[in-house]
Amino acid sequence: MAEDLNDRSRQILEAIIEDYIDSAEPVGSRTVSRRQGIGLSPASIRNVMSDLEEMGYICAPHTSAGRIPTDKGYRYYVDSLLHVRQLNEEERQRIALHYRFKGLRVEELLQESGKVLSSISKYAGLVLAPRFTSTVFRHIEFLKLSTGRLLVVFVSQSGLVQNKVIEGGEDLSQRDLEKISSYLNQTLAGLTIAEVKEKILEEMAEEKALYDKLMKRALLLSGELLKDEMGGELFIEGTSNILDQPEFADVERMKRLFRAFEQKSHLLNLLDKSQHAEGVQIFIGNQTEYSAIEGCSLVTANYSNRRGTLGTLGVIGPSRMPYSVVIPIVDYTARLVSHLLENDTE
Amino acid sequence: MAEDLNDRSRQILEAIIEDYIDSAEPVGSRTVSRRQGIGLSPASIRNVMSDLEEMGYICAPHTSAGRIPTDKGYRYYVDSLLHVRQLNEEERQRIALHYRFKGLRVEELLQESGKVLSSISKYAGLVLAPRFTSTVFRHIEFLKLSTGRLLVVFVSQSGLVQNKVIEGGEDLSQRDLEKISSYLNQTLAGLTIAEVKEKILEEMAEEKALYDKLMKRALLLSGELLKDEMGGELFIEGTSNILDQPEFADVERMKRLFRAFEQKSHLLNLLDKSQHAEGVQIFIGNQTEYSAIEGCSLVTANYSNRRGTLGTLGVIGPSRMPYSVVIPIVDYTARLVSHLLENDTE
DNA sequence: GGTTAGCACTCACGCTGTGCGAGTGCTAAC
DNA sequence: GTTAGCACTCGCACAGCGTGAGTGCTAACC
Repeated sequence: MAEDLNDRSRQILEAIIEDYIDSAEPVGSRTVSRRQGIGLSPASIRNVMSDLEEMGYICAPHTSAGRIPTDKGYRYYVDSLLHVRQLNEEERQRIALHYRFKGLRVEELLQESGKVLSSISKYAGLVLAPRFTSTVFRHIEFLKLSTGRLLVVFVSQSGLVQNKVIEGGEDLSQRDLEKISSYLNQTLAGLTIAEVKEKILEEMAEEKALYDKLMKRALLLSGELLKDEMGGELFIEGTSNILDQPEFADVERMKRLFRAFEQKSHLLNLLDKSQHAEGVQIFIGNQTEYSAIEGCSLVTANYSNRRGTLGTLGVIGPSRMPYSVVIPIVDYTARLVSHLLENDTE
Repeated sequence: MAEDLNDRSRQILEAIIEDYIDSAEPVGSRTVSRRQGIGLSPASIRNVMSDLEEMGYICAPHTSAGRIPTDKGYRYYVDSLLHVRQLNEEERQRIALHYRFKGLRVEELLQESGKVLSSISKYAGLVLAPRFTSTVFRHIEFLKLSTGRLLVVFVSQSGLVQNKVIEGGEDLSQRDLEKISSYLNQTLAGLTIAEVKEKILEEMAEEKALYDKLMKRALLLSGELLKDEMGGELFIEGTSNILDQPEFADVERMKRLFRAFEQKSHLLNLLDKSQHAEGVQIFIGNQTEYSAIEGCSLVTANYSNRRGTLGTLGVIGPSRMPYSVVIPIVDYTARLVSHLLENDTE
């Protein structure tokens, strides 16, 4: 990894990768030598290519074919060779246009973002909805369902609505529930869910609320509610775009990928990893140790509000992806979403 | 269509279709003659097959291949030849098992149903969530978002939560909104959304609420809210199952299908059509005049509560589908979902 | 010593011809 | 009306072959 390449090798590796990104065909020494700015004969280039192959940056699918980049090659390219160009005004407009409709619910906003990402990048768009714990408490409502089950509706400051059913609210009347709601609404307003959790545990420990059976009940209920993780839904949009990629002519491979899209859990894990990182993250192929997305790469970025990271969005496509285009798209979209959610929150 | 077949033709058509459903290979006269219960030589069968082809029930993909059913053939089979067998206890259990978890939200229940349908049938499962108008009003809540936008949260009797953002609540304080909520909650409890609509229009016409500025405002808001159709979300689960079908080795065809899954609108239309029908409905291939699902069939059934149809669920797969198995699965699942939602509503 | 022309070699790919087998339609005999 | 027989069709798998792209190696060149 740490081994570094001389100028010529870098230039040739770059040429190979960029050509391959364009053509999806193995690229040979002739093709590289014809390229602008490389004043070398095919034979010399062959020598360099041979070195690059030995070092694992490129490989030949078979003896008499050109070379294609390996995951390691892409990694090097992305880390050291890539010039990310900025989006021009027109491109920004094209993205922003998708958000022109007012009155979008947060869920719709996120889903729309997935569509934007997929339609602009021509790959599949991913959007991980905010983990509930990172949102700010706004409102809670308890409703009794007939069979002794309790429907709880949460609303976050940004207008994200989540609901959940819990068992065992039998002995509470709707009136009691209203009291509990309004108590919680007053006490918890403006805290993040993480803080809410803390506060509830605290109060429960102090048993300070014991004097009032109802308030005690309220705490118990809230504790129950926050027990397991909520939210963190993953939207995947534009999966059919991926079908246009020549690398997925292989049906087996496509099946694996689509199963991964359906399962979501592994992708969720992957996106979760990038939650704590800054800026645009790039996962390449098998380096993720997740075989279903072999040959694929993820480009992700977090969106956030003043309080910190809310969620992650990005693009998944073949590793042979024009990173210099996709990266600024993901970056800009993440900023835009952050901005839109910020505005909501006031 | 109305033309009827004699006993022998029917028997042979049935044999061809059932064989083809099993094998996915064109079936020839020899194969049919070997079949139990048909005491005829290949030659005689060829004669009948020739007739069937002329009538459009079967066709030959090329000269020297066996015959495969046409859409018309499947239609006849489904309408006149099919013996639907009932599920045995074990199969019912296998479906019911998926619903054993308590505390499912309605959305989860519906999504789970899609998964059940897909995993049991090995095709893709479809679930159309209740149209909001067919649900019973339970609760409404207005929350002011910072930028003069209003978040409205609806809850239906069965615990289905929907939310929406509307513009133009600038001049109302949160206190006003609470009053409006509680007014609406009292007035509208127990009505279906359709009835709510009616009632609101009625009251607006009478201008009976005019004496109270707030109540007038409440009506206006509700009118705004109900203006456009909400709900009716379509869940599609297990799409990757379809990739296992030999008919989708053709990548082009698969692309079309997956694009249809993504668009949803056409499928939505199709399912909507079956909303008003009783029992299990079967749409076959191109008879739906929707080319993306050429070669596919839908088996659907409505789920409902005491008040009537709520939504539709079903399975989409290749027309070459074991209808005798899929139909009872869809039927039973629809009943089960109806039952589960009924229980909620009390 | 780096660079390059030349050359032998490899191998995927597309084309063609061939044999096989499945299946058909027709005809004539039962 | 049924069926055995037969000639015919056609998709498919397979083998053989030429082509072209690309390689690695070597020896000459600057």
